[in-house]
Amino acid sequence: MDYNFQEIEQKWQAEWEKQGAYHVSNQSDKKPFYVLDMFPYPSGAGLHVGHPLGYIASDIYSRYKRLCGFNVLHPMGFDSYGLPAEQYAIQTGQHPEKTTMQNIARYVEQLKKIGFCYDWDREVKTCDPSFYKWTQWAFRLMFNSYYDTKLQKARPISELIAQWEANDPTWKSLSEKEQQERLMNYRIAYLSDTKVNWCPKLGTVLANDEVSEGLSVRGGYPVEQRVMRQWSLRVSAYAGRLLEGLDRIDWTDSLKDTQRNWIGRSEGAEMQFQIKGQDTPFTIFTTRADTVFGVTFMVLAPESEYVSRVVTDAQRAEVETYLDRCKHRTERERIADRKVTGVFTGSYAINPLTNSEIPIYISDYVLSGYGTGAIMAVPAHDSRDYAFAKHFNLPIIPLIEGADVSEESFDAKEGKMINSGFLNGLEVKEAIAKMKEYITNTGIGRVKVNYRLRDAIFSRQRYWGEPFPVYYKDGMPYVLPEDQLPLTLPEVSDFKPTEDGQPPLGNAKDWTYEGYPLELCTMPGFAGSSAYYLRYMDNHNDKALVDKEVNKYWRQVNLYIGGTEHATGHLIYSRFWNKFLYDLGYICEDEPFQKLINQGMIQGRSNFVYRYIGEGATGNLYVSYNLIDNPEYKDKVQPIHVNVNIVKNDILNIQAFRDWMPEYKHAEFVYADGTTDQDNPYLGAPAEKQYICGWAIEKMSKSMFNVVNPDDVVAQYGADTLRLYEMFLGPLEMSKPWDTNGIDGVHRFLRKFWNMYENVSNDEPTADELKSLHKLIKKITWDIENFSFNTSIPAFMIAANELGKCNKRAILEPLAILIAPYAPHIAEEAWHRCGNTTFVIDAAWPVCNEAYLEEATIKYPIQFMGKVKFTLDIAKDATKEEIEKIVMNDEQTLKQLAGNTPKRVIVVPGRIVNIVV
RNA sequence: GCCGCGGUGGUGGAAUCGGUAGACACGAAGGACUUAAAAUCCUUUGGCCAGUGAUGGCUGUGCGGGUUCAAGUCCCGCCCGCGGUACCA
Repeated sequence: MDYNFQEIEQKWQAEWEKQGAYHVSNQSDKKPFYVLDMFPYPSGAGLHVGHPLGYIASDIYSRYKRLCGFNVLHPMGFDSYGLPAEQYAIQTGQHPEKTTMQNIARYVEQLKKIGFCYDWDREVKTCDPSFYKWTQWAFRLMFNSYYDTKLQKARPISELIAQWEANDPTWKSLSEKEQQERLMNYRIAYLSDTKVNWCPKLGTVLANDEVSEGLSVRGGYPVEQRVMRQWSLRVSAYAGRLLEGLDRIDWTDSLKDTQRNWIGRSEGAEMQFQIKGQDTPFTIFTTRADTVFGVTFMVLAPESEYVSRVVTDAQRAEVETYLDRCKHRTERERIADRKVTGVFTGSYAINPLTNSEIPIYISDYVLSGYGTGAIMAVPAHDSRDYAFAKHFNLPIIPLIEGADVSEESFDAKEGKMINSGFLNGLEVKEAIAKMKEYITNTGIGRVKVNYRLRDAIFSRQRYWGEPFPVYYKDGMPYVLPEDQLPLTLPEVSDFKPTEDGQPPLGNAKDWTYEGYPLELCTMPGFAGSSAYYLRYMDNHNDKALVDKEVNKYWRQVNLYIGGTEHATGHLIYSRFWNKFLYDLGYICEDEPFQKLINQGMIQGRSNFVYRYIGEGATGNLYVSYNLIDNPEYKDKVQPIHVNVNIVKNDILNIQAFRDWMPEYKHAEFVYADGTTDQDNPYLGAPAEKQYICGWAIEKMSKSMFNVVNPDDVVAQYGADTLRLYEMFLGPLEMSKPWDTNGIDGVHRFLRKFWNMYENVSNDEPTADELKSLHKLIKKITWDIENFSFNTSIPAFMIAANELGKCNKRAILEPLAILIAPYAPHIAEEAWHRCGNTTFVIDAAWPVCNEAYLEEATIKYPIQFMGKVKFTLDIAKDATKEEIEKIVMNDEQTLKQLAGNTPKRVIVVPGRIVNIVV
């Protein structure tokens, strides 16, 4: 009987739905396990084969855990607010909600076809008011909270007010507006004038992680710096905890490193420098306190508040010209053009150790947002200061013995100090410590830890996002009462900004609360994705984000699978958001994602045809790839992307190519053998009569005609083949091109597998058959637990080969269970064919039964490359020499040396290969 | 520049604790079946050398060293590729 995958898959998908097979309850005696995929943004293009890669992996793991007897939460939802839907709305006038809902429907349909075991009852959409009620709720909570630096956690701001009421007489004397202004400096969600990344083309501000090399990540438009009044989240308060928390979670080293880098902890010192002729000093930050003796000038960031204090009248005009220039440079220009620029302020500072007078400059190589926006420059030991000193002819004093600073600075933190007073002779590291001690004792400065992580800018001047639950009274923001949530997104007459430059919500009618104007900005994309994993636990609850008892049951995401591109965005924000909710007692775990796996990207594999453009070219002749380096065609062909769906194993379907686009209707070909016969059949043509396409690995995109739709693969091969094949492509974490060249092999295997279940018998299995099965059980269990899904498929193939025509129930039943996580449809049908009328969702993974495995391995010792592994006893206290002796001797000696403590020794005939001591 | 990851046949990739490198699949070649093709099945397939043959020998995991009875795997020094980040003092 043929393997009719379409029939099987439709049948079981319908059956699962009918039975509610994947419905997950919050009440269960079973142990909980939470497996989560990063939810997608539903784009208009639909899913391509790259998207399901991580979903398949998490689905395998979920199904495995379920088979092992866990209650597995495995939900899916949609990150459905975002720029593309809005851009589309501006272009077409279609409401973003409409297109978003259409896209979601399409995504759901595509996902269901692949046979995922999601509990669709728990689906969430970030643009749904019942969902964003809780996004607004959290924002409101952040507005009403502050970060207590002593307790190192968030507390209700009412506690701070109570403290001031009790201890701070000035508090009561302040007007309400003044009180609100003071509180704004403490709120975790706060409004302030901030230097922001403004993208004129997108008409909105962007967070730091949404900008890369001076261009917007979405769209690639230039970004400039601008000061605007914006909402921000005080993420920086959590920098220390975000860093330290990484040590307690099971993420890959590379991802942790990316986050550590982004958080950017650096230990240094803040130091005060007096300004000549002024009373108040200014403060700088340095990690090289040891180099104070070599400071020959100071530099301020152009935006530094110190600037106005130190500019002399004589220099004012020049400074203002420079500041004006800095203001108009975009981030990108600044990065691209690294020429040394700067201007002298006219003032001098006093080096607190040498008492010498040093000039104060302004330069944009100093950043206002980091440290204090002011530095002490040590040209001998910092390459940037060096370049500046050379440009302005400032003195360079070497501080480390043997350092040659005539051509470049010596930046390494090693060597012995010279020219440094009481530090002379010390190693750099000792000198840093000694100087820190000195400045602390003398009060010149203090030890300080600085973080690179900035507060997250939370306003977006866009329409398609969560409205802020905020209204303005007397120019100050207030949050809506909790019972007024959700504040639903209003209809607008136009999705573009208003005539006078207000965000699109300015076009909404009656956008007020009790007569007060409501906030016109909306929240950024990461708002909705920062706590969605908590909402899945209890998505129908309208009293709380998640019920406390329910949260206590599921606790946190045990396994999170998604791409690395969220390392410095979503994965920072949601950790912050989670810690905040944890501080206030709403949830019970302070890290959201216990284990995280990054799946690689699937790139496109483009195909090309080569149009002949040499002498006498008609523009209609295409040369086979194998010939393009021949002298007659070399440099006379032009590669053209061809739709990969009309190419199979790099062989062009000629008829389909001619039908593809009108311009190819009369295409003629030079085939692999160099001939140009006209009526050449595509399939079945001998190899030399085919047209071979070239290929390249590129991003999967419509314009390169290399997008492969999973629906097409499912229609042609079935969901089980797609699932198996995506896993078979290579290790999960690795990026790899989509290449259908091997898919037939996997499909063939499934057909073979299917045939084993033709006539299931009750015969007793042979020892060899049991051995094959147990080897497989061990292998598949190891693979799944170690996320090594790609190596399971060969194991299945080998077992199927070894089992041959074995049709015994005792083998086939466990075999169906083993393959169920990977290929659930065929497994269900196979299980059914073994005589089990319904699939046993809770069937124990055979390996869970330790005794079963133990017995099996004793009875049929697992072989190693065809040779038996000996298990022998060796004395626990055997010395290295004795062991070496054993190594040199034969198996017989080994047996004689056997003692009381069992230790494993692996033997290859005539040679011992491994001793476990 | 800095940080992280990787480099294995014609291709994707195996090798899980340092233990017979190249599993499995694709592709290719040959064969069976067939009027023919598709499908299916069987054999061969890292390179070089010897042999009619079964087989044997040498070589081989980016390059150069080292540790070890044993190295794709560990250590040191390079080269190349990918990803992240970038005036962060």
